[in-house]
This record gives sequence, C-alpha cells and structure tokens, in this order.
Amino acid sequence: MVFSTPPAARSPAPVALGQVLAPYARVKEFLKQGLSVGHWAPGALMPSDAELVAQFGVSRMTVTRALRELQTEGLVTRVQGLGTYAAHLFRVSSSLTIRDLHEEITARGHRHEARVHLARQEKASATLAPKLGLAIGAPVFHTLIVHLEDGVPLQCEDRFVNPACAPDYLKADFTQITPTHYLLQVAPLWEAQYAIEAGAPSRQEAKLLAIPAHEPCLIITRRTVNRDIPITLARLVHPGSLYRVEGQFKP
Amino acid sequence: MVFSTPPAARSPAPVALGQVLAPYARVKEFLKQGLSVGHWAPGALMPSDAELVAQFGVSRMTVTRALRELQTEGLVTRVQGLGTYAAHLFRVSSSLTIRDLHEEITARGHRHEARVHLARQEKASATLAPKLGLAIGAPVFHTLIVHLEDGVPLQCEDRFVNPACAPDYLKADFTQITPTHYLLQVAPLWEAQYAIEAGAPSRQEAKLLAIPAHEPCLIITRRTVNRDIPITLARLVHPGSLYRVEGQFKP
DNA sequence: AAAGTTTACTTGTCTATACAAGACTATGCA
DNA sequence: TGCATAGTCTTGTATAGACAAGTAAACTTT
Repeated sequence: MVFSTPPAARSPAPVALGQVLAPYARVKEFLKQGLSVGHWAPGALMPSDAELVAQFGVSRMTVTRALRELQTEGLVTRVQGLGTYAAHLFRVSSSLTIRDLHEEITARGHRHEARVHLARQEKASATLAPKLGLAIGAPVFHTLIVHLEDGVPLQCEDRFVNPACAPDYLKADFTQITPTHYLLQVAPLWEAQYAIEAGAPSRQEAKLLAIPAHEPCLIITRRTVNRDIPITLARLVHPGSLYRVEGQFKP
Repeated sequence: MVFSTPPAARSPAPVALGQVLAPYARVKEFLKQGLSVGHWAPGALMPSDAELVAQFGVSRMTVTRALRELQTEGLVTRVQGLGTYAAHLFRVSSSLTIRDLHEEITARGHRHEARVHLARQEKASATLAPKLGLAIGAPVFHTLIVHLEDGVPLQCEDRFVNPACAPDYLKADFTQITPTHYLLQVAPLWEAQYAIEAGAPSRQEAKLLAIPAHEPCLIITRRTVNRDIPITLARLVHPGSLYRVEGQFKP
C-alpha cells in the first residue's frame, strides 16, 4: 500500500494572534466579538449576508463562509428566507476527546502495561446478542484486560467484539496493542455512544483493580458501530481516585 | 430590544436519507465512505482537489467545501503544497453536550425544584482567588443549591461567581432560574474547562443529597471564562445511581 | 372580509476564474 | 559535487455572478 505521512497537521484557519486575518476570518471575529459582548441577544436577528457584504466590502462567498462556520460551531442559526439568528446557548456542547489509553499514559511519560485475564470466544447471551446485532448463542469474542500505569491498575476493560468485524481479534497481542487501537485499524471510521457514570465496582473488578469494594469508580460504557454494523461493546472501570475525564468547551 | 425567535433550527446540510444530495455533499459522502471501508489508510494520500474536480465534474469550490468540512470534522488533514491525507484517528472526539439541568429534567417530563441553601457574598480565599482572577479577600458570590427531580435530590451545585461578570447574581431567584441559565444570559459566549470524576461526597453534600456517605458520586467541576475573564467555578455532585453523562461520537 | 397572487428579501448552493503560498523536483551553473 | 533557480503540483482564499428555494408582507381578486 502506498503510504506516506504528512509532516505536520495544520489548523484549518491559520489565524495567528497579531497577524493579519483573512477577510472571512475578520467577518467571523467581528460577529463572534459581538456575540461575546451581548450585542445580539440569543434569538435576535443578526445582520444579513447583504449587509455584511456592504459593511466589509467583501464578496458574498466570503461572508457565507464566516457564517457557515459560526453555524457549525453552534453560535448562530440560519433559516432560509428569514435570516441569521444568534443561537440560544442553553446547551453548550464541547468536543470531548477520548484518547487511546496507551497514548494517554505514555504521553504522561509513564509506563503502560496490560494484563490479559481473559481472551476467548463465547456464545452471545440473550442480553448481549441484540446489542451487537447477533443471534443468541452466536459466537462472540470476549476480552478482559487490566491496564496499569507504572504498575498501578488504572482501568479494567471488559469488552465484547463482533467477530464479523474483526475475525482475527483474538490473535492480537493485547500486551502490545490496545483493543481500541487494534479495532481502529480494522474499522477506521466509527461512531460510538457512551455513558459516563459513577458506581461501585463488581467484586471481580475490585479484585483486579486492587481496590476496596466500596471505592467509587468512574465507569464508561461504550458501544461502537461502523455504518450501522455494531463492532464492540466495552465497559471501562477506573478507580475514581486515579482517573477522570477532562475536556473543554469552546464555541 | 428588537427580539424575535426563529421558528426552527435547521441542520447546516439538509442531507436527507433517500434524497438527492447536493454536489458538495456527494463528494463528501464519497470520501467518507472510502474512509469508512478503509480505502485510504490513516496517513495515506487522498485524491487532490483537481482529481475530484475531474471525477465529479464539479467546480473546485465545491470540492473545497467538502474537503474543508471533512477537515473540521477531523477526518482528513490538508497540507498546503502537499495534499490531503486520511487522518490518524487514534483519538476520537465527540461532541459532548451538557444541557441545562432544568431543561434536561423538564424534557423528561419531570418536575424540577431547586432549594437554595446558601446565597451570599464572601471573601475569596487564597485557593479560590487565582482561579477566578481575583485578589485574595476580594468579594465573591457563593451559592449552594440542591436540584431535585420529582422531589429526589439529583445535583448539589456549589458555585462561586466573579462579581465583575454578574453584579446582580445574588438578586436572581434561583428557585425559578438555574444559575447556569442566568449566567448564560449575562455572558452569552463562553468557554469552559471541565473534569468528570467519580468520588465520595463530602459530609455536607451527602446530607443535602440524602444519600449515604459512601455512595459513589459523579462529580463535575467546571470553570467558565469569557474572553479570558473568569466567570464562575462550579462543583456539581450527583448521586452515581441517578445521574450519568451520555454522548455520542460521530465523525 | 377572505382567499389567492405577487413581490421583496432572505439563505443555500454552484460555477469559472484568479492569485498567493507552500513543497517538492528537475534543471542549469559554478 | 554542490547550490541556486525555475517549474509544477498542491492547498488557501477571494471575486463576481447566477439561480433555487423558503418566508413574509403587500397587494389583488373574489
């Protein structure tokens, strides 16, 4: 396979600090600033394309780009035939990034170790089968892996995998590559639903993580699909004192 | 203030299922599909603008739009002078939406009630002051509110607010409007950093939430800034058995 | 007065062209 | 060989113009 690596990823808009902004970025900044200081209240009508064209002396495509980007950022709402409105920010959405655990640990300069406690083929139970789009009793891969950071248990990963998506899943060496990483290679584009909750670990999980049974844990359950085909179902249990999910909103 | 409300928010690209796609959307879907089936491995060089123009018989602006949207979605990396590359998806990012609690509860068809346990002006402590960009001993607003869903305590909200951003904060009736909602009106555009973790509640929080002291809780701490000016610092404690954060990745 | 029609304004999208700037390659010269 | 330069390919951005489609208000007709 022909394969090459780009030298560096660049941000879409090279908007440096003291630099001269591109015209579309100028329009965008103007509107963003106005929204920031409350010049347009949520739901209020904002300037039309034509007004901005006249005001900035740029072409309509340029204004359109600025407004479309603000729209995808959720800052404005555009309705054909009506106009552009300042968005109601009652819900603020952020980009939560869940990184591969191995990358996360090594990025901290620590050592990542994985202990495989279970890696076998099982028969899908009645509760599991529908979640993976399988028939009851159909074969399903099951792995139970504990990830350690510098020797301290950080995550207990209980995972079921649809064999149709990753037939060679069980042949992988999960002390060398995380299931997440492996599955990303098999199915590069995916969607996932997840839930983050606090709870007590099961007795087995407490033992594997070497924590008391009553210690609060951060539990992430994640279901991954690729174009409507379920790939994997995972339950990730972390000692609450060691792990947390961080993120940033940036409209 | 002139004020109007748009009838309905529409998604930026009206890409219905069986409908005819706009040309830019066709190009985008083609590339997305190719990435999905692994036609271009992560890091591999993808077709150039010119090739796509020839292949689809559209103008370059149309191809550019498709590729720029894929870039902002994090699916491709474009480097001037080199080309477009399939992105490495080692990290998958999603849009996590944190909704206003009142909206969330009423959306479930339940009744939201807020009990204000504390709402007063205090002096910023040495640990608090730098986080809000205040001098030690400067006045700061402090509220402690318990939110109930159908009478059941769901969240204990311990919040500090920078008076400079919301001078009338303490005059608001927080049994009628949530602090989040109020602050969004005062400072419509904001950024926030947050951390989600599992832990035990403090003794006071356990009492306010009417839960045992050892019950695992989902704790969200959030710091909000508006254009570099800190607005508020909040600690939101939820009983682990009642609350969880859900979301979806969708590249 | 009620119902249908026109008109003006809005956003959504596309085209064809143009120039700038970055990255690599081939060429020519010392 | 080594170095500078020109050429080619790439993406980034802008322009002017065009048509489609949705909304709302004004207008005309019944």
